[in-house]
Amino acid sequence: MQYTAAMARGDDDLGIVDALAQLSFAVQGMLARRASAYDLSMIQTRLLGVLRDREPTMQELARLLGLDKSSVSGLVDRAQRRGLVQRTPALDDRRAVRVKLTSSGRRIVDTVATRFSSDIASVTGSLSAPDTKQLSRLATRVVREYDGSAPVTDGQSRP
Amino acid sequence: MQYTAAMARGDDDLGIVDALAQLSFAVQGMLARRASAYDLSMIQTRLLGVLRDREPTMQELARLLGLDKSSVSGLVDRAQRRGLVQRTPALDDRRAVRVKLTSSGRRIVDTVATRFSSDIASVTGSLSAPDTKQLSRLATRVVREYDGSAPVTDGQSRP
DNA sequence: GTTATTAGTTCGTCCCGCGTACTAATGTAG
DNA sequence: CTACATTAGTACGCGGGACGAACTAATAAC
Repeated sequence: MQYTAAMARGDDDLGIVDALAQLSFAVQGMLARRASAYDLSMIQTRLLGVLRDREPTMQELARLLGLDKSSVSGLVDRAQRRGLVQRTPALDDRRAVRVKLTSSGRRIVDTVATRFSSDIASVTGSLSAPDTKQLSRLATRVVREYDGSAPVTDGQSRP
Repeated sequence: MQYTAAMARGDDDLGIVDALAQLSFAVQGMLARRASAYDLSMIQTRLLGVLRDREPTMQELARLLGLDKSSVSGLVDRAQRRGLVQRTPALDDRRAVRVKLTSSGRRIVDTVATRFSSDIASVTGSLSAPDTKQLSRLATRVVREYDGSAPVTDGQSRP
């Protein structure tokens, strides 16, 4: 018999493990839902998100997304086929290409980001302003702790 | 130039949107990492997790995971091939099957859950006990708000 | 008792990720 | 300057994963 922790807790608290786990699924679900309005998968959305303020080479993109470079080839292929990104030759290295958003891609990622923000606002709307601030701060501290201890992560996780 | 909100904020606060988004990626990353030790994808892990305290039919499983029933067929096929779950005929309905964990599947999902819990503990370790409690409570409230507002795509009209 | 609905599977199609093998350009000896 | 290694990117095969459409079998509804 387990779940003793849950039984010792009020129903207004899932416990830190389940609360964070379920919250992560909820947040990802909101983002996925907004992206799916444009037929964007999660990884396509992350790609566009990363490109909002960068024009990386395929190599850098692979590192930013935590993927193999061969995976990025196909990913960019499909995004390019849909007119969301474009490849341009790198100026200084004739082997390399730079990937950048098209205007259509930028418009879409901006829209998805805006709608996602309003989802977050909506779902935190029942919290008081100080509570929201507190949640934001605590979440930030956890993220920082994670970034500080986890080796392979990028930093730009959101579209 | 954007990001004015970030500039108006201290560096110890990403803002509620980015904080929750990045937190969700961090949490999912921890879970994915623990699961990958057993060559489990995220969806396979969710499958095992759902089965910890249930023996649903394929139909119910599809609803629980938010997948099409045809997707669940393949998912369970692969899990069964690896000896993680088994199909048993439902007692009351000869069309239906019930899916349950094998002992091997249970052992694995329990281990993954335990390790994931310790990851969460580690990453919230720098928070004081009251702060952790507060984070847990706030996250729970947000999750409840989400569950309460998110329509589960059913759209099925009852005649 | 015929018809409609429901539970599951199968199949074709696409996306996604990896590893391997390949080409082309750049670096590094000597 | 010529070899050789390294780096950037692509191509291809494989398997997992998700969907919708078409199908069988059992149940429910008329």
